[in-house]
Amino acid sequence: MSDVKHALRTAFAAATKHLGIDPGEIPVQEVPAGKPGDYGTPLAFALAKALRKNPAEIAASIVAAFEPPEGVLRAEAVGPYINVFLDPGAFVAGIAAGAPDAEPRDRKVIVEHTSVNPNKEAHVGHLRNIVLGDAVARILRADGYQVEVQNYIDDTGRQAAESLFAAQYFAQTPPGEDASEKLDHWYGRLYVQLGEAKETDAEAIETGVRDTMHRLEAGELRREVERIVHAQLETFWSLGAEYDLLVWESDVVDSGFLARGLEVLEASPYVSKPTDGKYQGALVMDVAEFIPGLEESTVVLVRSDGNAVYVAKDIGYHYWKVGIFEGLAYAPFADQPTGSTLWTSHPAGEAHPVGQTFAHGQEIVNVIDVRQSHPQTLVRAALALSGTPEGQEASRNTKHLAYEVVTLEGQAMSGRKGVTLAIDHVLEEATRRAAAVVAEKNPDLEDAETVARQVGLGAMRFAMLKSEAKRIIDFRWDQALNLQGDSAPYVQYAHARAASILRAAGEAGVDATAADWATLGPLELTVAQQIARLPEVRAQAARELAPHLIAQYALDLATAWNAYYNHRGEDGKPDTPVLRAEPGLREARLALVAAVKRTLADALALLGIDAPEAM
RNA sequence: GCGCCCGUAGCUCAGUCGGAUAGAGCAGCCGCCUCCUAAGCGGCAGGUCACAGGUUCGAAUCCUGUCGGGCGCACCA
Repeated sequence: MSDVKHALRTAFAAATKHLGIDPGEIPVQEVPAGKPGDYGTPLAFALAKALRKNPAEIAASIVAAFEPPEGVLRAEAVGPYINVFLDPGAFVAGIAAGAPDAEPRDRKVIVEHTSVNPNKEAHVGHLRNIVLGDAVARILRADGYQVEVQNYIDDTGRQAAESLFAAQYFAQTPPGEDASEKLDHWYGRLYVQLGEAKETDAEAIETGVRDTMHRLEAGELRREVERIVHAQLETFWSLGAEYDLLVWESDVVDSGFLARGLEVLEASPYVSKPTDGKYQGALVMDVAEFIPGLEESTVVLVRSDGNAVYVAKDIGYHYWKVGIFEGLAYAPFADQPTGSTLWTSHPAGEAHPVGQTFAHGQEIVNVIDVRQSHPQTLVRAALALSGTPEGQEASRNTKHLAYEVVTLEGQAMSGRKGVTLAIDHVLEEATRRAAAVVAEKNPDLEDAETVARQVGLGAMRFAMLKSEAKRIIDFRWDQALNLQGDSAPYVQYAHARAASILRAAGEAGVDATAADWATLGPLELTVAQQIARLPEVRAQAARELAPHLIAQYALDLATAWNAYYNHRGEDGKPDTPVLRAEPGLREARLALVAAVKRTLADALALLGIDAPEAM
């Protein structure tokens, strides 16, 4: 909510007082193009019933009592709507001064994302998870939260075991650091081959995989899994994602989180160990009160053979995340591209390196695909059943950001069958395509390689973020790597244009200090109104965990700016030059351009997309 | 069978928690660089907002039902 909108709410409320009725929350919105005024409210509709008068009459009487706040010229009743006219100069001057950062919240959010099985290269299905999680983390941080990002490593699962056993089965030696094929790709290939070999040698393979799972649980293969994780991290980093902590499933189990979580749950009246019937010998939880409408509300936590199911581990992990118990130890794992240290849970680590706990999240965001909705609900139910006040609170504050799958040219992807598209390949191709366009459009560009990477990666990230998470994305090369239209390059180009003007202004020695704001008009105002929206859009995106709102906003602002840039007067000639404008007007427009550039860059940054100075 | 999600232009999607003539991009057609980057801009054409009821001054948006599509519901992970 911009300051002006806020001031208008107050002013409308005051102007409504004489009617003797509480209008409640007053909506203030941008006036549609073609209607008189700049901001307006449909407030009169809401009052019409109680006052038993027609809305237009009410609007007129509110207008009569309206005292314009600073920067607002006057109000006018447009039928039942009450619209106000802004002073363009004052408004743009306010925008040029910049928007304040969000208030720090002193509230910690743990965002869990990526969590790719450590047995193969990441593909475009994972790409959506990584980019979505990374964008949400950035947005929450910008909205004032303290954010920590965790990446869960399922190192005791079947998939890791299959890949590691495949090397043994095919008597292959994993490549070293300097090999031409990345280690994660290498294992991914063998993983698929093992799947094929199962058709003829199922029993031997099953025995080998089981044996490997035991070795994984015993920690014997940790070093090799770490090498795979390092290889995967190269991909994640190249996308611009970084993490605070890796949490290994084996460490979660070794730290006793599974056992302690079950202990907590056993005290709950909803958890029992039936001595007869279908669930004899198992530990089960009744979730009927938490998930209404289930035919079968009994969930098994520990099988009658004594083995815990997967969700039980996840429950233990979440009890730790929200601070019901402690116990992980940590060690540094890697230095990340921007210089931050990535930590990992580790059996031989220390409890509180640099005073960090990595737990005690007051809000939990789990970026996991929609097919995991059921187990996620079980985790939330288990938090509520913990019998602790933290658990109750945590259950409410744990959010599952459920995103839909990515299909490949209409086909479901399958890591098992090798029907995938590796992120590394897509990024390479995206950069190649961007480089070709750069070479064509701007052959003299310095740092063409860097720009090509920024544009190619930007296009990829934007393609994953511009629609709602619940929308299925069908990955198609020409759409995902689109460099025009509704895309990151469109926004980046708008930014580069603004940068270009500011660069030329700097060379000409023009700066914004001599601005004559009174020379500005409705064209500048329209752009400035778009700029003013970012803080409220950002707040909404944070509230709803919806990066697509930022992407759509960035497109809107770029469109408004491009339209302004290309605007022509009635004579058909450009009428919005900046540097060629009269002194005073020139400086005022320049200040607007600076605000456009800054805001475009800010919006892109929330999506993890770089804004090149030239392209 | 039960639960969740989706159905808006030929295609891919927005649609400001119920408001003003339903907006973009791609595809099609027509224009715009003696002017700060044409990866751009302007225009034309294209929609019974799946369907039927209901609530409301007002519904793409809320409620109910129907149809169509996707996903989930194991002592799997």
